Amino acid sequence: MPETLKTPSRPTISDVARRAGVSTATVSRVINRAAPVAEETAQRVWAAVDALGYTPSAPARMLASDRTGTIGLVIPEISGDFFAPMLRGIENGVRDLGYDLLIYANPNPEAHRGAKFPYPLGEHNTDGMMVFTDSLEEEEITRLHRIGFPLVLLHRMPPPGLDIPSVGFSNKFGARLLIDHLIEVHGYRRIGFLAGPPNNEDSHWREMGYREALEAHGLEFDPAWVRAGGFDDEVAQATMVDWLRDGLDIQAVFSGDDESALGVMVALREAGLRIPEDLAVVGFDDIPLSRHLTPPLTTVRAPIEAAGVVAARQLANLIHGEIADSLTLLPTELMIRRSCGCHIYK
Amino acid sequence: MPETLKTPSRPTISDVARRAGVSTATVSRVINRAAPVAEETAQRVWAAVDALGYTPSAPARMLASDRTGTIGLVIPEISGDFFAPMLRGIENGVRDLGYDLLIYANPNPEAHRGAKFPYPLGEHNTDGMMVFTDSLEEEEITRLHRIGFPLVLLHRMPPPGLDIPSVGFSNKFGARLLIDHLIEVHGYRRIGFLAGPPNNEDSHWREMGYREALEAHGLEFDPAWVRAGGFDDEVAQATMVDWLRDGLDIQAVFSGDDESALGVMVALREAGLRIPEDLAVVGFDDIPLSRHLTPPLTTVRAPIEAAGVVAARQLANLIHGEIADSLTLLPTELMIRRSCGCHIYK
DNA sequence: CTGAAAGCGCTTACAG
DNA sequence: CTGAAAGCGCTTACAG
Repeated sequence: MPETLKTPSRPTISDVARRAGVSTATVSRVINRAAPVAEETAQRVWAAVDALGYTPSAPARMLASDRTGTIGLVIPEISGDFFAPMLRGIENGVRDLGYDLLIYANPNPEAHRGAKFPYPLGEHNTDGMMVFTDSLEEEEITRLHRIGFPLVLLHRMPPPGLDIPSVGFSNKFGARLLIDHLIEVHGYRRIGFLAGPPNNEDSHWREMGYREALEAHGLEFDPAWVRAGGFDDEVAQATMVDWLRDGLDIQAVFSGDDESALGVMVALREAGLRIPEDLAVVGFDDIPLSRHLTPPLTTVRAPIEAAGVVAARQLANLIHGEIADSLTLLPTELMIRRSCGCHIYK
Repeated sequence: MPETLKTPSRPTISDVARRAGVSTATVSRVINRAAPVAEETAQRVWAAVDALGYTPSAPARMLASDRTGTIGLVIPEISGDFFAPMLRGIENGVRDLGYDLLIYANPNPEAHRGAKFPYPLGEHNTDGMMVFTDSLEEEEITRLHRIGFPLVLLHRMPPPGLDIPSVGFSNKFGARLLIDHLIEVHGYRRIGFLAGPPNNEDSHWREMGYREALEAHGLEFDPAWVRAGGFDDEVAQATMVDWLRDGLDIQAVFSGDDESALGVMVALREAGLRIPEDLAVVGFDDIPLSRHLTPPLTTVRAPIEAAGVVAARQLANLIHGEIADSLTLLPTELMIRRSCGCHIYK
């Protein structure tokens, strides 16, 4: 057995060049198909690549070419049923465009204040970044935008005055359709709303759609009908337990997302109330589980995954110096099932 | 307004050095706290860093220091309730150890056969990689291991003969406890099993635990009692529909994971069967939803997130040249609820 | 405690 | 179609 080498250091482009009897420039051209190379020369290069098991060093490439080939994603945390489809869309979108995906889950954006090199993701290691909701401080978003760094926002608007492309879906329109249905088809007049986390823009627009529908039908809006759902099943469940104790005087509740609707349903069931007879329940997002609930949940289908794909595409445009759309709102769709009171079979 | 610069190119370490009146070596030492530097000098350097808005180029650092500071993760696809907690654990673990996370969702490992530079993740852009189940071809795992590249496997064993650290949890033991409970407490003698995807090792060991329990109690094992659940609610639902049509002659079914148990419950409910009176149902994983089902699902709690953290830690050990454990099996825990036939309130 | 200089492994005008 | 050479922005012995 031969002496063990400390670092069996990887072959470099020079090793390949030497073995193929060409210059490193030629090897580079062959590998990157960056310029015409004689067929016979190219073959010798590939043969050398195979023989040595050569893989180009990414850092060296990045340094020499001034592009990382990497897109960054900042998210607040990895949880909930929203997360998997969104990440799937982003990863597919990014990959199809030839980029790698570097992700950073930033549970506490404020903690980065005043740190020396605040973020693990930025202009130093990516060609552009996607920022989900409020996972990155406005200060940092502004700084990056000012230095001309490509940025796309997901499910949030840019800070005032900055033209940064934003991708989401039509929350307000979807909510409007949903509440219109409750009012027009079922005749409910007292409808509650379970809001998502404070500052969540998806929740904000859903609430706007809800209010708009009430107003359009001349129904009074009672602030007491809006409570915290947190886009979370446990938060929503606790809220409904309280609400029931306080005396629940509504006919239907629009739970801000399907996950919180789940908590609502648990709370109602445990209180011995029937859905939709005693209280109709509707949600938003149409997660896979929703059609399997008892009763199946009436909700709004949100193109979560598609939004991720589109965001990746917009970002690639920006990186390539092309124009990107300031605002992309993907359409949402009403999914009528049983929990609103409809008698749909299957 | 001043002339717009094409590329407002970022400040470099030389710019900082010039402004602070020191050498680039000193700037590097200050920034990396790599060597003692006079307090007064350091202050001048930091002041220059702030004034210029300097952030060190990651590629240049990587090239010069021969480390990327990045850990790679290869997964087959982003879906299911298993995914979010696993990724959360990995991201937290990786981040706490000072690394970035590069992820690659590889839906079709075989497609990479014979490609020139097969994988977007590898020794060229990461210091080490975590490989989940069968997301990477054995050939590639073997190649990476042979060149001494740090690797940790998640929820799978290494290819024969290779000593690559593997992290998972005790599927067999958990399943054994679960089935023992069904037999000893409830007296079921005919128990079915809904297997996960072919080649899924978690599923394999769960099945082994199931069989071991039958055998230990002198119960016959009937191959017809094992059907495909796919770790997927729709697959499991379809399977149960078929099984009911064929004539279901079991008293309890162990659905390979909680997601498939969900499909089982839907199928039974739609067939008008009661759980657990007509058929007991148990699962594995204890996803958040499970305790909210009707009836609440008896299952085995799997430390999915913790396994991710541990895997990151093992990989860091390997990268730092320290020893890593060949096999880490985190403990699982029986969660008795109602779907097995127990009368647990709350 | 500090600096001059080599070197990391590529890409890319420039020249031929 | 091909090569010699500069340069990307850092880190790190080496010397003092």
